[in-house]
Amino acid sequence: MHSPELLKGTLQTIVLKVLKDHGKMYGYEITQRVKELSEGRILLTEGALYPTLHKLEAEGLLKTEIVNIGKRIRKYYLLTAPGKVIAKDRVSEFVDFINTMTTVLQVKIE
Amino acid sequence: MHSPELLKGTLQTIVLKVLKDHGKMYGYEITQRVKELSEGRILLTEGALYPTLHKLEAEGLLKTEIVNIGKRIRKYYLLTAPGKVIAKDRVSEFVDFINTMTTVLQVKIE
DNA sequence: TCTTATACATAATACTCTTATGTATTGTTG
DNA sequence: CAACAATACATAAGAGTATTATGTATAAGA
Repeated sequence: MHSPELLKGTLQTIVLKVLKDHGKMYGYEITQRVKELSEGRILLTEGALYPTLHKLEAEGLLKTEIVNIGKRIRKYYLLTAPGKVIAKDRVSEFVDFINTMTTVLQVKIE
Repeated sequence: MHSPELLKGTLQTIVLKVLKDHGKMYGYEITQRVKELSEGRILLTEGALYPTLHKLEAEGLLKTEIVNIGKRIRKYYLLTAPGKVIAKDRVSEFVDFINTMTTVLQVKIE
């Protein structure tokens, strides 16, 4: 796991992009997918994830579908049309940021 | 300028690396150098920079040399021996973070 | 049966940065 | 030469984002 400070500001981007690539997902599933994709390096905490999902939903970037699995509730999140646009923008913005940072830090990626 | 949230957690890394590459520098000079290197995309604010410099100094990663330029004070910052080690570590950590993020976000840099 | 994993959620706290403010000197331009 | 911009330091209030702690509850495995 990296210094968790670096993750700040990237959580929304991660959530939006993972939903874009994997479609309908629920909170816990997102934490597991990100853990898997990052080979255990990014562990999303629930205290950060759920408020972020609620915020993105309130902004109209995500919508939800509630499903009952036995007696347990499962809340699926999907990108809305504006959400898809923003997802793309956020990823572009992140790539730009990385390009700027690699110049400033004089490092080469890959 | 990017979304400033992305910058969070990277300020110490930027300061340490710029000092490593350019040697003795004073606060205002650091803001200008970073602005130049990033082609105006990263604008360090004084409210963030000075507390960071003071903190790094308190941690023993930086030391200072005060010079009088006419009637104006100029405070130069330099890396200490531990500071050089940490500078390297922070940059490595950042590169690792980028590699992880590019995998999670499925993007290619450059 | 006990522990772990699944699955949601909120609250207190910590950390980092922005914005606003303050002080003062030096250089530039109309 | 007066006014403004740039240089140069610094702190404080506030905002934003995440961590840690806590709470509730079901399902699966040893």
